Amino acid sequence: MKLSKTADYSLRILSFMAKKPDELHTAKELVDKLNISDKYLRRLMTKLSKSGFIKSVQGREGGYRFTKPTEQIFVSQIIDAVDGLDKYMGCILGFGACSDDNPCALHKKWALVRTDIMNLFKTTSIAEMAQKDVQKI
Amino acid sequence: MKLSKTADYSLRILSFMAKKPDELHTAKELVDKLNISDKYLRRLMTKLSKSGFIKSVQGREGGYRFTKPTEQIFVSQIIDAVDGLDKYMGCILGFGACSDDNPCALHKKWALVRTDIMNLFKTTSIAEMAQKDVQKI
DNA sequence: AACAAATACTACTTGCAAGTATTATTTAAT
DNA sequence: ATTAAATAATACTTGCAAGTAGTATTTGTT
Ligand code: SF4
Ligand code: SF4
Repeated sequence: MKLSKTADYSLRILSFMAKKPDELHTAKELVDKLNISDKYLRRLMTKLSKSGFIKSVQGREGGYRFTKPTEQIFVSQIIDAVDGLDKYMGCILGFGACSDDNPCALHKKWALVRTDIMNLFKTTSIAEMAQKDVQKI
Repeated sequence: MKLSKTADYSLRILSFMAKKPDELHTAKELVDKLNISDKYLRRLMTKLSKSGFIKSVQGREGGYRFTKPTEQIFVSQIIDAVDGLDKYMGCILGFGACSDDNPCALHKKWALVRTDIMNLFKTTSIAEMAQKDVQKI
C-alpha cells in the first residue's frame, strides 16, 4: 500500500518547491534538502518538466520552476504522470480490473477504499502539501 | 495499492482450497486451477505450511489440508505470514512510520484509509473469500 | 524391493525499479 | 572566447521479487 519511490520522490520534491513556488530551484538544492539520490533526482526532474508541472531553465543560473499555480496541481496528476494512476487503481489481488458482476469477498469493500484513496489524491493540491513538512524520518 | 504477487497467490490458493476445506489438495490441482507458476506455488505451499494455516502430507497420495476451520483464518494473517503486514502499513510516501505530531497534508486522510484497509483484511476470513470465485481475468 | 506420485530443498535465471557513471549541451559571468 | 555552473541524455549496475530447474526425500501401491 505504498506509492513507488518515484512517485514518492516526485511528491516530496514538488511539495518542497511549492513552499517557495515562484523561485527557481536547482537540482543541487533539492538533493541537499531532500536526501534523494542525485542522479535519480535529476532524471526525475527532466521527466517532471516534460510532464508540464515545472519547466527547466538550462545553463548557469538555471534550475526548475513551476509553470502554474501550485493550487492547480494535484497529487493524482503527479502520480499519474510518473507512474500512471492505473498502477494503483486495479484489483487488490493484482488482476486486470475489478468486476462488479462476479466479485470476490474483498471486492466491494476494496472498491470503496480505493475510491477514498483516489479522492484523496484528486483533492489534495501541491499547495496544500507544502503547508506541512514532508521530511524523511 | 496492490498486494505483492506472493500475497495475492496465497489468498487465491487458500480461497480456492477453502471451497472444499476438508479435502486434501495437491500442488498439481492448484497449479492447474489457478494458473500460478508450478515451482513458485510449491515453494509458497511450503511456506504456508510452515506458517501453520495448512499442513502438508508428503509422499504418494499427499497434498495439503487446512489445520483449522477456515472461519478462523483471516486475510490479514495470511498477508502477515508471507509479506509482513508492516509492508502495507507504513506511510504512503514510503517513510518509516506516520507521525501524528507533524503530519503532512496527506497523513490524516491516509491514516483513515489505511485503517479501513486493515479492518477489511482483519475482518475477512478465508471462508468468506471462498464463497465467491477469485478467478484470474 | 521396486516403482510412482507426491512434497522439500537449494541454486540459478529473469525482469523491473532504483541507483550510478559518463558525457554532451546550454548559458551567464568573466 | 573561455570558463563555470547548471540541465539533458544515454548507458551501465545493483537489488529484490518473481520465476525456473534439478535433485532429494517421503510414502502408498504393486
Ligand atoms: S472481485 Fe476480488 S479478485 Fe475480482 S477483481 Fe474484484 S477485488 Fe479483484
Ligand atoms: S505525515 Fe505524511 S509523509 Fe509523514 S509519515 Fe504521515 S503520510 Fe507520511
